[in-house]
Amino acid sequence: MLNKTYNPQDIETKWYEASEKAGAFACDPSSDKTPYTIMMPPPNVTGSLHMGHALTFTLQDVLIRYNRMNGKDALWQPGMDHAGIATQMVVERQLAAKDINRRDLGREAFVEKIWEWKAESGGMIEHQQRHLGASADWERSRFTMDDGLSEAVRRVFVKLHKDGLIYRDKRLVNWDPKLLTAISDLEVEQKEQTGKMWQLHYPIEGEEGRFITVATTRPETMLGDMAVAVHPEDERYADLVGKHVLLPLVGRLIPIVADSYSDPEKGTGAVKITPAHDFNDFEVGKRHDLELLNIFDQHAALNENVPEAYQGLDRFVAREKILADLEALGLLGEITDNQMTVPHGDRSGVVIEPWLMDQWYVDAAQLAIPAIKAVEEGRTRFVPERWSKTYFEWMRNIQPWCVSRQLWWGHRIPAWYGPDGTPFIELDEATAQEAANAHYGEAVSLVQDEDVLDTWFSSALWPFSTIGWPEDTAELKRYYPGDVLVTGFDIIFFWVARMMMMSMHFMDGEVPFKDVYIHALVRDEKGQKMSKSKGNVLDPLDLTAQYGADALRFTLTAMAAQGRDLKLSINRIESYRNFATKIWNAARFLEFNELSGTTDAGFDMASANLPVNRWIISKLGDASAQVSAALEAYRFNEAADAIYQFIWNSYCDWYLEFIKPVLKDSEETRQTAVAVLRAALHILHPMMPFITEELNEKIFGADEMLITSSWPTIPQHDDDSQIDFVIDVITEIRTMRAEMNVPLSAKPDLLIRGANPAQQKVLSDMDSSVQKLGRLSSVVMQADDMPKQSARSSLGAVDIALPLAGILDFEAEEARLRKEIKATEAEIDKIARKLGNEGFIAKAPEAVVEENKRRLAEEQARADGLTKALSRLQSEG
RNA sequence: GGGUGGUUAGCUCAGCUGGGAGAGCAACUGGUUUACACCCAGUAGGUCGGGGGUUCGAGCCCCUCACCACCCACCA
Repeated sequence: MLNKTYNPQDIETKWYEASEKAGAFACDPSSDKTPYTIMMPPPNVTGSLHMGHALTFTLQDVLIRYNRMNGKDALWQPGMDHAGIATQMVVERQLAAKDINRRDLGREAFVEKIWEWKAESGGMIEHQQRHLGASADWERSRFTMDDGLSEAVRRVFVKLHKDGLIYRDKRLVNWDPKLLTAISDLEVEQKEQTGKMWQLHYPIEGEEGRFITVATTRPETMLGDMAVAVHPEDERYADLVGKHVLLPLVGRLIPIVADSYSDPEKGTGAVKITPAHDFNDFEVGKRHDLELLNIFDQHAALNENVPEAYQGLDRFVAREKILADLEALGLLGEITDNQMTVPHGDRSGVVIEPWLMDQWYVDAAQLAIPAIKAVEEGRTRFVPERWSKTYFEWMRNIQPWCVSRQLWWGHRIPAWYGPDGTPFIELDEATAQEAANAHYGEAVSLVQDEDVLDTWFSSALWPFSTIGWPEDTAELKRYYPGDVLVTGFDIIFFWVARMMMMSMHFMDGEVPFKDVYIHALVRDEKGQKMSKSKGNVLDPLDLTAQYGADALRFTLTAMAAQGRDLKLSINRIESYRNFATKIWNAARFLEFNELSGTTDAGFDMASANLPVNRWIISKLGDASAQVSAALEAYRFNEAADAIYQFIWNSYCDWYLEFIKPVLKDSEETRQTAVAVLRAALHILHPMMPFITEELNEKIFGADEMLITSSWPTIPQHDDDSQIDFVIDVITEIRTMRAEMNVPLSAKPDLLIRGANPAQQKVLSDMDSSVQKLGRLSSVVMQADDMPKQSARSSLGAVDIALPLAGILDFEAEEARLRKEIKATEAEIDKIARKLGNEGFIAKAPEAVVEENKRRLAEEQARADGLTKALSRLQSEG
């Protein structure tokens, strides 16, 4: 016997383990089925499951399970990302607690520590994914730093270098002075701040008492100034161009140059140029051949290139001292508040400094060309389509990608330097050594590049590196390209774009995935980002513990339509938990009626004759088709709605209620009740894997798990004749009702659950089938003999029963009917009151006729309009 | 500065190519009748942000205004 309510905790683990043990998660490269591939975005090895993960993995799992059931050989390729900076920080923090610094430890020992940490604590997220029901092929799980993937990374690096698409360059980078590494543009977060803008007066050389005034938000950079720029057409400064200023505090003579970068409208129209510490100034410096003077060390403290008084000072300390010193000299001008955005490291949170150094760059603009084309040509399709605009926007303006990081955790750059600094980029040290020896004509000692690669470099290879590349494996042939990539819009640039670029280059121009489904990000119910500091984090595992994984999964699926933000609320989850309970109880109902264990093996739904059975089967067919269509179009919410409404409204509210009186006697009905619910469990399974497995076994005694079973085939009934019949009957009923002066609102529950004998009589006449409904007039006659109240109820029920019997879309028909009735009721009431009567009067039919005439006229007008439009179109050709 | 999305019931949101406005929750009324109160039956609630246009017909297309988000770039 089933318990009274569904208790998810009792069964989830059991079914998950059973499915995995049965090998249901594994793909089968030797199978002759069509492959279906989803590359799971690898979560960070440091990660733990948050709501965003829960959403993305649920949607992927729904697709995987659905396709698996539809005869595909499904590969959901899981794995984890080594997450360079994030992981290094975690381990550093742990060591710091023991008062150990990574530098004391040394590189090798530190990296060893990280591997140890990974072995112990890394990958917690996989367990959490399992709780959620993720049916990934865990046996094939990959790690971005495992041997195979590391090999792929080296290959790619070397090849890109040989192709001239990776190069070393001395440029300004975004330097994170806390993490002591360069970061890419994407890892810089612009933060809105109120800062100050200071005006500085620079004395003009040879013109005693004359100054040029510049404005800056970073006064400390003035120590690195190499020029002052004014606009070539700015008359205020025309006579100064070519002259020099004496840089205060430093005493360096620097030129005043004309450059259109300077905007006469902004500030004072004169701008200080610090080529080594500002991206724009760097460009100006190039044009005017200015020296690049680096004034910071790696911690962004001032270095030996500044006057001794400032050396070693932190940039912000130096700022104050410089301002004070300038003020003392009378060279400090106006100070104003200034609204500005300041670049911060997205990991460290500190202010980023543009810093001049050698780094490795990927020529992204070149790689982007085929990647853009692939999307333009629709070989890869974004869903929703508008995200392709975002993709194009970025790809068409893409900057060189700085891929080197001054970290220890990551893929070491395969570059070795000879004694004179010549780099040898090869797959391994031995090959580099050979190349170097050949180059120098003698054996030399090489030093490997200290840096590692950006984490995203290795994840960019994910679509092919995980299935064997660079080896030409069977998996690579079979599962590449993937069918769909499912991810959030926040990593379109970081990841999607880069996978596109790398895949196009290394997979002979074949796209990595056919579709990219971009889903929302999960927010709390107020639309706030979930964060620990706000205390609004909903932990998916807490929720699965409380409401069940199925309820959480279904909630996320049903809410997946939302544009950018998915505002998750508890009461939504509750309502889908209730849905699980509802199904549970429908199953209990079958059990009570001794239908549990009944198999439908010998029962063919197509053979059903009773209208009520034909009707529910037809509704089931609709639901199945809707779910399929919706999932294939990534309209997850529609899939969830369709099966929800079928089970709750059609099956539970109507069908089960309606068959109660006949269930004992009608074997066909018993079989149908079972067959339909079983099929519904199949359809629901991708969204609610656990409860469906449990009921499939407990109630239906199925041997085969749903996860390995096939999507149900529902017979289609040809029902046109029935529809005509029903329409006739409905018309008749309406007339009779009016003749009998009964109120028109329906209370079907009174009848269906019928209490009094007269009602039960009506029901028993009706329930057995459409043939009996043919004796409609007798039913109505009986109703006529009943007390008023009963008659009303009976008629209400008949209204509902008829379309049911006719396998019509009775809900829509019913809604229409009720609306119509309501309108006429008001009309009738009015007349009744005029005549001094209570309730309804015999004139009702006329009112109904009038109303119908009016509606007919409306319809006619509409039809005329259509005809008119049509003929106009025709005449226009 | 460039771009994207949003504005539909009290709340959170669906509404796919233009053809009689929907769901969940909340509210209200009635109901424990042999699956389910995590329930059933029913009711109420909308100038689809404002204005203009196209069309026989607009929540949907075009123009415009307002407000709210987000992304990118930059800021002397």
